[in-house]
Parts: sequence; C-alpha cells; structure tokens
Amino acid sequence: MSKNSEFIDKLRLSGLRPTKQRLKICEVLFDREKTFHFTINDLAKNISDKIGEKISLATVYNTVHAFKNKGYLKEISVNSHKSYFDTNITNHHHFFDQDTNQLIDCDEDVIENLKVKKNITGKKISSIEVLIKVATDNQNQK
Amino acid sequence: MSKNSEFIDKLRLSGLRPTKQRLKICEVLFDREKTFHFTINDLAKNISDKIGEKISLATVYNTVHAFKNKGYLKEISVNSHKSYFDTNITNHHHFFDQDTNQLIDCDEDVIENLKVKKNITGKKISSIEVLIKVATDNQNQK
DNA sequence: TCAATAGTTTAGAATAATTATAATGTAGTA
DNA sequence: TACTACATTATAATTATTCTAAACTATTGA
Ligand SMILES: [Mn+2]
Ligand SMILES: [Mn+2]
Ligand SMILES: [Zn+2]
Ligand SMILES: [Zn+2]
Repeated sequence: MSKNSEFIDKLRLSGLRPTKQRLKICEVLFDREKTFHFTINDLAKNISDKIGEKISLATVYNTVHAFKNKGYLKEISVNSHKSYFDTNITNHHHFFDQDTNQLIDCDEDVIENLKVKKNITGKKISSIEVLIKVATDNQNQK
Repeated sequence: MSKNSEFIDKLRLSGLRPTKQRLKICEVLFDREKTFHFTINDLAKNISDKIGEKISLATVYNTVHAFKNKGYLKEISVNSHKSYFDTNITNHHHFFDQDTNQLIDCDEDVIENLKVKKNITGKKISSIEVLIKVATDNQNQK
C-alpha cells in the first residue's frame, strides 16, 4: 500500500503523528478519484462503513480540524447549521443542491471573469467564493 | 409615528398580526438608514438596548423566520456556526470581516461580470452569492 | 360590545452540532 | 526499554436553535 506510506510522510512532514486513526481518515478522505465534500457526520458514517473499527467522534473532529489547519482540507460556507469540508483545496466555486444538501464543484468555465474591483481599506482578501444554490425546477424559491 | 402604521399595514398585508413584539422588531430592523446585518444575538441585544421591555428569545426567532419567509429578510451564507440575516433583500454580494465577524455589502461596482455559464441539469438556480473574506493585513491567511 | 377563535408569546425543555475535560494509550526518541 | 509529549476516547459541557404547551391577544362577527 504505497498510498499509506505517502500519508505517513505527509503527516510526519506536518508535525502530525501518523496514528492508526489518522491514517484511516486519510484513506477515506484522500484515497478517492473525485473531490469529497462532507460534513463530520458524512465522514463518520463513511469511516464506519468502509472500516470495521470505530473511531471516536472527538477524534474525527480533532483530525478534520488538524487537517484543515495544515491546509489539507477547506471549510466551505453554506447556509446551514453544519460545517462542510472539501478535499479540493484549490480556489474554486460551488453549486449547492438544496434538495440533497450536496456541494458540487463548479468547473473552471462555469464562473466567468470574476473580478473584485474594490476592497475594504486596510484589509486583505483571504478568499473569494461563489455559492450557487440550486433546487428542482418547481416553485422552490429562496 | 407614520413608520409604525406602515409596519402595521405591511404585517397585515402579509397575514401577520401586528403585535407589540413584531412592531418593536420592525422598528429595530427596518427603521434605520443603512442595511442591517445581524445574528439573532445581535438583534436580541439591539432590542433590549433600544427598548425597555424584553422580548422572549423564542419570539425573536419566530419573528425573524416569519419575516424571512415573507421575503423581508435574507439569510446569508457565512462560514460560521451562526445564521446571519440581512435587511437588504436585493441580490447583492458581501465582504465578511474575519476580525470583527461583520458582513458588509458590496457596492454594485465591486463585483464585475459575474456570469454563471452552466448549471446542473434539471435544477433551477435560486441564488448566486459571492462572499469575500477579508482580514487585517498581517499573516492572517485562510 | 363582547365572546369565540385562531394566531402569538413565552419560559423552559429538548435537540443537535461542536468543543472541553481528563484519564488512558501510543509514537518518537534516547 | 523508558520517558515524554502527543493523541484518543468516553463523557460532560456549551451553544445555537427548535419544540412544547400553557397563557395571552388580535380579529371577527353575533
Ligand atoms: Mn438556515
Ligand atoms: Mn467554522
Ligand atoms: Zn469543492
Ligand atoms: Zn447584505
């Protein structure tokens, strides 16, 4: 399992000890084809599905925050009362499907020409994010 | 107080009874020069500051949700574990000051050329929002 | 004018997401 | 191996929000 030793290196380089739990979480998060957008609950479910052993919810929280602080995960702003995380750490924008509560990455060509022409004086821009909320084509507004 | 009878009309027209509490909340929300961006806590504090009487927190929640459903308030997506509301119900974008946790409206000319060129098939876009996070010009990244 | 009624307010309980605590366990290192 | 700092865990605490059910009030029409 070469992936596994990559994860060990990555963790060591970040000053995080490669524990059994963190490696399992790495597998679930980073050993996949596509971007993973998840809430802590999604992740916990995913872990217990894919793996026999259980990881404490506190550890899942701790690890997700550690990974976020190291820049391996992004937190996404969604109008909801849960935090969403993203394994795609590049600058990109999202659709949010209000029917399924799923985040979906926008392809490069979805948002055209986004330019921010002014800024608050004395402040630095740390991120620019577009969120496009979508729903089934009924009368589902707002 | 002509404002007050305007509020009464507005509430009646929406099928909401113009109660003492709702009128006080209208005053705090809508009788002001500039847009008000707030959390429920901000609003509750604002109410108890401006007014002698206390309004139950449950009523503040109920009223804000009622006003949101009637389209008098918008809820804004911010990366936080609180809901933010906005008295500016037009389509517009925001700065979010990470130092003060304040939302600030973008002027018309801040965001240029925002075009969404594709959409999820079978879905309808219900909103497009840009959130620009800013912080003091130190090493405050992410 | 005045009940009847449906809608509203309220305190407090319940829920859900997240964070804190503090005891136990383990990885790194000498 | 033994020490130490870091990590995991169950559980408690916290926080925002929603629910409940009893008391209150605006509206209506007799
Ligand atoms: Mn909401
Ligand atoms: Mn957060
Ligand atoms: Zn994404
Ligand atoms: Zn606004």
